[in-house]
This record gives sequence, structure tokens and C-alpha cells, in this order.
Amino acid sequence: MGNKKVLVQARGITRSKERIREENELIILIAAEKVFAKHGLKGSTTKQIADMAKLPKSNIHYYFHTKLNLYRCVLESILVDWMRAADTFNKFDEPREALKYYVGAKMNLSRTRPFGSKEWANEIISGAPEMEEVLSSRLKQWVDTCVSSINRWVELKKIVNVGDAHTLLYMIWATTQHYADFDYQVMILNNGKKLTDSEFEEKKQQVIDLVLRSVGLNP
Amino acid sequence: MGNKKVLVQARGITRSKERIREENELIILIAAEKVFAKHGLKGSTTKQIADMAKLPKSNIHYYFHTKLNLYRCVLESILVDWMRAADTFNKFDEPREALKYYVGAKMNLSRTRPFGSKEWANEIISGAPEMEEVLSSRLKQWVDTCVSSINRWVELKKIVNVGDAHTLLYMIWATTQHYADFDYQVMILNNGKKLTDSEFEEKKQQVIDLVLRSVGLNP
DNA sequence: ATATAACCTGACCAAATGGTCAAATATTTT
DNA sequence: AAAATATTTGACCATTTGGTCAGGTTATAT
Repeated sequence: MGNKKVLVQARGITRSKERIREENELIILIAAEKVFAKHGLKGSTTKQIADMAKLPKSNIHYYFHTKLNLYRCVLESILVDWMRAADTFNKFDEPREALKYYVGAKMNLSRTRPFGSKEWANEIISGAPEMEEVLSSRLKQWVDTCVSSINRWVELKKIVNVGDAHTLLYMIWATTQHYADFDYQVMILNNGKKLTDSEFEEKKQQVIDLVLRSVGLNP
Repeated sequence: MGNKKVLVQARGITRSKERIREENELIILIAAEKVFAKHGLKGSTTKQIADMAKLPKSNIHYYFHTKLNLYRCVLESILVDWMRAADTFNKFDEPREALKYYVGAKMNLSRTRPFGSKEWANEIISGAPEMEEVLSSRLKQWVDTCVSSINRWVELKKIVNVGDAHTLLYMIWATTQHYADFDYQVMILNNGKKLTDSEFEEKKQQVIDLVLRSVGLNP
């Protein structure tokens, strides 16, 4: 027991191998997300990422081997968050609730993880060379169920006929992600000041209201 | 007069210096717009642009000197189109007409000049390093007048109170530009097929209707 | 304690990059 | 026709790039 305590104390000073890997991988992923968000895959350099992570360049290669692999890992980690937000859409039967919580969740993601949204935007803009599979399988599938829900709401006269349900989904995606991807433009048009938390909460509610009214629901 | 005719015929075979410059600058601008749209400023290479334009790399530098200067020229040429579309917003007193034609004009731009929209998106996502001036002067000014119009409509009870008028503008921008910037994703979710002209016209009308309803107007 | 395995990193490399330049060609002016 | 001006482009260059690797350090298993 005495020995164990000494060991535990030692762990406080020297990090275990497992923790070292965990911590460094996270540091690198966070740094990479910022750099890739700003310059895309081709425009980002491993040196930039290394500097951002405050690690030598070789260290980045040690943990992630290639730039492309690191890029994919970051995209994958973003997808996890996005899918969680996507789940909220199908948790409610009533369109008012579903739309309200989904739009809210997407707005929150834009606020908490803007770099992820930007990297994703970059990837799609450049033709989704790395995410094509994910888009045409996982995303397609999720979208299909959403479209079904929306069409059912239309049939039940719960919302107005929006024509193609995709159009509504795209509006929600585009509008919510705008606050991440174009945050710099939003800032400039907010007199050069970043949106405060309460300003953002106001915007979130306004976006929810716009979306609800757009399908004929009274907020 | 006989001499002149000979000259004119000669021009048919050999191009005048003026035309040569005009034509080559245009060829390069079009090629650059595509490449920059896909990879951003840093991620694009002058060789890629040269290959796309089917000209030697030195020729690109002969006409535009540096990559950065070429990038700025493309952005500037996009801005001309955008400002023209923006004008439609203030041409109508009635919100129904103003919104309908503005949204329509923006949708058309997304269809006819998707690369321009993408390059602009890239520029904003990466922090607008080259377009900061334009944003905080020309764009800010235009937005301010739009916001006034919208607020007046609210006061006159012509549309519902949307809170901050910027929120509505952002929704319009984001939704319409989505069809340019994210066209690849739209294609994948359209069963891998590009939207046909008539499909696009349907989407355009649906977007217009969504926007009108979002401010309480019956399409 | 010592062997083994994982972590770390400066030095290095081939390829790609933005850009220059001189020499060749084509057009315009005189 | 010849001088002046503009266009064209292959060869070239310094710098940056993604990536490797040997040899060192640190933690862990025996």
C-alpha cells in the first residue's frame, strides 16, 4: 500500500504512456481543426498545425502519420457531434417541438464548435473528396428519414406544403451554420463586435421563429 | 479603303494586341475562379490555374503579376455581380415584391456563378483577410439600408416583427448561397444527379415561399 | 535492475511552390 | 522596312512543403 502511494505520486509528476498519447492526440486534433477550418486541406501545412499545437512537426507525424489522415480524423470527430444534434430531430412527433429543438441544437453547435463547421464547409465546397462515402451513406439515410417525417406532417396538415422537404432542411442547415462559417462577416456587420452570449440566444430564438413561421406554424 | 479591308481581314487571322490582352485576362480570370473556389487562396497553385487556362504558368504572371493580385481581381469581379443582385432589394416598396425578386436574383446567381460564390465563401471562412475593407464599408452600408427597409415594414405592420432584421438577411443569404457553395452535397442528396433547370426553378419558388411565410406573408 | 517498448525531435530529403528573366516571336508605329 | 512595343514561354531559383529517420529520452514489464 505504501508502494502504491509512491507510484500514484510518481504518476502525478510523470505521465503514463496512455495519458501521454490521449493528451497529445487531443491537443493535435484541436490545433488541426482550427488550421484546417481556416485554410482547408491543401492550404494548411503541418508546420502551422505543429506551431498551433506547440509541438515539433515530427510529433504530429508520429501520432497521425500523414496530413490527410489527420484531416480525416478531425472530420470524423466533428461528425460525431453533428450526428448527436441530428438525433434530436426524430425525438419529437410534433413538428413544432422537433424543429425547435433541432434548430436550437444546430445553433448551439455553431456557437460551440465553429471550427468544425468551417472545416466541414471547406470539405463540401471543395467537392467532398474525403467525405463522399459518409455523405452518400450515413447522411443520405438520415436525410431520407427526415424527409419522411416532414412529408407526414404535411399530409397530416400539421405544417403547410413546402414542396420538396429537402428545401426546408437546406434552409435550416444553411441558416444555422451561417453563424459558424461566416462568423467573421456576422461580427463585422455587428459593428465589429463578436456576438455576446445573450445576443446569440436572441438570434437563436429569432431563427427558430423564422423557421416555424416558414412552415406555417405560429411560434 | 482597299488597304483598310486588307487590314480587317488580317485582323481576322492575327489578333490585335488589345484583343489578346482582353481575351487572355478573361480566360485566366475564369480559370482562376474555378481553382480558387475549390482550394482557396493558399490551397490553389498558379500551375493549377495555368493548366486550367491552358496557358503556360509564366503567362499567368505576365498578366496578373502575383497569385494574390489575381485572387483579388477575381473577388472584385464577383462583387460586381453581387451588388447588381443586391440592388433589386431596394427597387420595391412592398416587402412581398422586394423579397421575391431579391431571393430570386440570389438564387439565379447561385445557379449561374457557383464558383464565384464558393470563392467568396472561402474568403469569409478564412477570416476575410483580403475583403475586410469591402465588407466593413460597402457591404455594411448596403446592409444598413436593408435593415431600415425591413424595420419600416415591421412598423407599418406589413410583415411580422422578426426581432433583429439581420437575422432575416442572413437566412436569405445562407439559404440561397447554399445551392452554390454546397452544390456537391445537394447533388448527392438528389440521388447523385445535378439539379435540372426545372428542378432548380421549383427550388427557387419553394425558397421564395419559405422566406415569405417566415415573415408572415402569404405567398 | 534491466530489457523492452513507446515517446520525442533535430537533421535531413525530394518534390512542389511562387516568382523571375532573358530570349524569341508577334504586332504596331514611324 | 525598321524601330519600338507587347506577348510568349522554357529555363531557372530560393523557399517551402510533406514526410523520413536515426538516435535519444522516458515509462513499463519482467
